[in-house]
Order: sequence, then C-alpha cells, then structure tokens
Amino acid sequence: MATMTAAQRREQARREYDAFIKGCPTNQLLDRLSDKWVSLVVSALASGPMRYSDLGRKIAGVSPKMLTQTLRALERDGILTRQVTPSVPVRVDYELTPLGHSLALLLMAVKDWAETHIEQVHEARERYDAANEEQAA
Amino acid sequence: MATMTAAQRREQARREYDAFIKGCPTNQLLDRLSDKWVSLVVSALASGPMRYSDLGRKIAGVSPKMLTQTLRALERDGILTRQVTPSVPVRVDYELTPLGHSLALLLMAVKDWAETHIEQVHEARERYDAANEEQAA
DNA sequence: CAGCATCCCAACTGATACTG
DNA sequence: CAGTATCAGTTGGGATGCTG
Repeated sequence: MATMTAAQRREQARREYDAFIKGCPTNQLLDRLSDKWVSLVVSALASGPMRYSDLGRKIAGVSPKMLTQTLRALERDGILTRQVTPSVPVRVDYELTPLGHSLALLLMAVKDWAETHIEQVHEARERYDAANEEQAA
Repeated sequence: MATMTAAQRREQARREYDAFIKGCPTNQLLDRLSDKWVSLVVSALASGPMRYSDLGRKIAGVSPKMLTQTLRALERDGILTRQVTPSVPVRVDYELTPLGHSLALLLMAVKDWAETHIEQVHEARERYDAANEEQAA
C-alpha cells in the first residue's frame, strides 16, 4: 500500500480529524447546545421542575419523539433528572441538576452576547446583501 | 375549515414556533455556533489573519465547499473580512473583525465551561449506561 | 399520561471535477 | 491559488399509530 491516492490521504486526514474533534470537550458541548431543542428544554427547566406534557406545551411545536430524545440525552449527560411517580396515570417530572443549572448559566452568557451583538450582525447582513444585489443587477 | 385535525393544529403551532425561534437572537447565534466548522474557523483566525489554503490546511478534513460556505456565511454576518489581492496567482486573506474577536471570546467561555464540566458529564454517562446495561441483562 | 416503533421525506454533507 | 458546479450518500426530524 505504498501508493495512496490524494483522495485516500484526504479521507484519512478527515477521519483522524473527526476523531480529534469528537474527543474535544468544546465540540462535544457545542454539539449538545447545537441541538435545536436542548437550549429550549434547559431554559424551560431553569425556573423549576416540570412534567413531560408541561414541557411539550411550553415548547410548542416539539414532537413527542424529539422531546423524549432530548430529555433522554440530557438525563444521560447528567443535566437533568427524571423522576417517575407510579400513580395512575403515570407522572414524570424533570428537574435540572446542579450541573444543569450551571449549563443554564452558560446559556445566559450566550444569550447576553447574542442580544448585545445581534444588531451588528443584522446590519452586517444588510450591507452584505445590498452589495450583492448590485452584482446581480 | 372549522374542523382541524390535531395534526394540523400541531403543524400550525410548529410553524409559528419556528418563526419565533428564528427571530430569537440566542437561537440564531446557537445555530451559527452549532455549525461544525464555524467554531474551528473562528478559533483558527483568532490568532491572526490567514489565507484560504492556510485555513484549509489548518482545519484538516474540511472540503473546499464547506470552507467556502462557512467563510461566506461568517463574512455576511460581519464576523470576518475577505481581502482579495488581485495578483497572479490570486491571494485572499481572511481576518476577524472586532465583532469576530468578541465572538472568539465567547467561544473561550464555552470552552472553559466544557473543560471544567466535561468530566462530570462523562461520569454521568457511565452511570447511566451502567444502569441501562443491567436492564438489558 | 408518557413514551416507543416504524416509516419516510427533505436537507445538508462531502466527494469529484472543472474554471478564472 | 481560490474557488464553483454537480451529484450521490447519510442523516435528522416529523407523522403516525400503538402500549403500559
């Protein structure tokens, strides 16, 4: 295998880099936050525990599938706890752990940045788009 | 149209919520950060300007398509600037704007959180997985 | 009430080849 | 060197119907 095409070499590099990225804590976290529903669930629970259907109602538009999937992932990561009360009908409460609350704090920092700078971003976009429309014409 | 199925009602709610989310600065920002390559590009440029192919090399495994796509999006958002020098061959430099640098700072905050807490997350995962394997057995 | 299993479609990704 | 155009593969997410 002395001969390796450029494609093969690049693919290997990609694989190694993927492994590197997956091992990087920052990217693991960004992967989590990137999930459309994670930030919403964490924000919703920041003010206190909630039941499954309450979450479903507060986060309008989420399908049961995604809600469960998100909650399970966050439970696995130790961000929240799942408390089942075996009554009839069943009752399930979700609550943030201390780790979860600390994540909520980080989320606030992100929120602050976003609200402080979003205006600049929008202005930049308008400038960019305006400049581009001239090209099209 | 007095009769609306549950599915239709939910879909409408989803659409409205999508619109709401898209208008929310925090989610706009998270959408950007969530992009696999954005954080890498911003980090790479945090220490100084770079040329297109330098970025391609530093961020091993990125395809030209994704690199260009990422750079264009960030340029549009005012995160970085694109400087073309019409020599032969062409030379293009990318550099973070002040806004971009402030974003890099936020990225550092995320990184700090990740590195501080990733251990807890991993422990939580092991506990969760261990508890689950018992179920399987 | 809380959740799982299944199917399915759309969107994004990445490889490849070509251009100014 | 710095991209663009095109195409195929993979995945994510929603709809739906059913269970403890």
